[in-house]
Amino acid sequence: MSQTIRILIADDHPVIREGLSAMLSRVPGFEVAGEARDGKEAMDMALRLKPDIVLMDLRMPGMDGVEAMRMIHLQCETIRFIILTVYDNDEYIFEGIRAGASAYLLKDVSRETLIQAIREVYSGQSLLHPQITRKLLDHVSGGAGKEQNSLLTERELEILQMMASGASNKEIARGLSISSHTVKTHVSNIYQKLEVSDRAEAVAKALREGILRG
Amino acid sequence: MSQTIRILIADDHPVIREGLSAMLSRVPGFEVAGEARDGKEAMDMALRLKPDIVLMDLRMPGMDGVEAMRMIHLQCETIRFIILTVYDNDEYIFEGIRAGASAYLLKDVSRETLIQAIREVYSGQSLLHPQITRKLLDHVSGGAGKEQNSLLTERELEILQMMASGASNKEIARGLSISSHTVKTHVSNIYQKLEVSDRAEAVAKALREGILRG
DNA sequence: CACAGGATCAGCCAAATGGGGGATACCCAT
DNA sequence: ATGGGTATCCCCCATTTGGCTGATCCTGTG
Repeated sequence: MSQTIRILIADDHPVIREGLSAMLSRVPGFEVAGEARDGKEAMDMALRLKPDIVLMDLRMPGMDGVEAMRMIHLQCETIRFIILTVYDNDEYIFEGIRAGASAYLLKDVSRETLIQAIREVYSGQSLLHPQITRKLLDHVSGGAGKEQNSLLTERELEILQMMASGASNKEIARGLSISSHTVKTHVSNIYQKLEVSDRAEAVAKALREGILRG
Repeated sequence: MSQTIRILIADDHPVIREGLSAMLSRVPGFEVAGEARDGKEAMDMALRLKPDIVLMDLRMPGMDGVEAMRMIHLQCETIRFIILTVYDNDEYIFEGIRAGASAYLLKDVSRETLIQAIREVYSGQSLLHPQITRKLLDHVSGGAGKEQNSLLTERELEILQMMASGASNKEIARGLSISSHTVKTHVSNIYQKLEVSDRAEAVAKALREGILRG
């Protein structure tokens, strides 16, 4: 119990990274084993340094947090993950949890909560941010009879992004060298998955939920 | 020169706030005078504690950073502001600079840069994040012959917001008790001001630039 | 192998959109 | 008071969109 908890911080924002580092390294019993700036670096460092806990941001350049967690988890099952991010959309949450995160915290948690969370995860527990817990419950109960939580496909994302740039179906078709019928099909599927009914709302939802890069 | 620089941190994210605090308070010659969670608190604390520098996040619940800076600046001209944010859109930049910020940094700056920036602002200099500097130059040169930076009107914002919720022109008209012809006119004006040509792109641009609350 | 899911294509049709005109009324500032 | 900006209203019309139904091909997985 009185063993030192070794922590790896993975976040692409230097300020947050170093801030966390400064904050956590002052906590008795905590040791910051390293700081990674992206998913790739997080993976390399995790496997090399074997920290007890990885504090992982989800959205990072190159390999993202979820991908990094999957890779690390494949090669080392003892490392536990705490997702610490500003994104609270469903896609990320379920992906993160499926990828093996032990905790999902939003960046509005207090210092105390974070420290407590690290201790709990270290001792084998799991925990979710209150907001996240509710989303999970909502999803489990409401999502039983329904479907989705399934991401948009690559193609759909591609098309959604072009929609956000003001492209018409015809323009998208030309751009992707497919027929505009196909584009319409994809667009309709996007609407279904996002539960919206026109492109403006689709783009708005995608941007707000972080599905599309802001 | 060897005087202590007193800093007030204003950011709505506890982790960032306390991370910055932990980080900066370890720097010799720096002292964290306080931490504010929103614009209102920042204003109160700034006027009470009279820090040398306020590290200010822009997007905060309630009173935002720009508003807070304006209020503080009105009552105390000696306090200098460093905007430290993740938003790099034009609206924010110019608003922030107009409100009297001495520096505009994005959260991907390194610890060293931030510390250096604080020192420079303390000694009376101003500085901008490299990305921001370019935006400014682009704007000054490109914006000479053109116009805009003038926001949308209240009415237009209202309508834009409804568009983002998937409302059709007819629905907007019903919602605002005006004719759909009028809505069309407003929508067209929005397109002109935002330099876009359909609602999806308008919504995307508005969200990305922070014109619409994300 | 069979089946699910993704990507592709097709036709039909009502509804909405966006651009082109132009118009009135109000308020505020020069 | 003349003008600019805002909000409101109107017509016309081509283009686009979105919903519906249905189909083929490929790939991965049980």
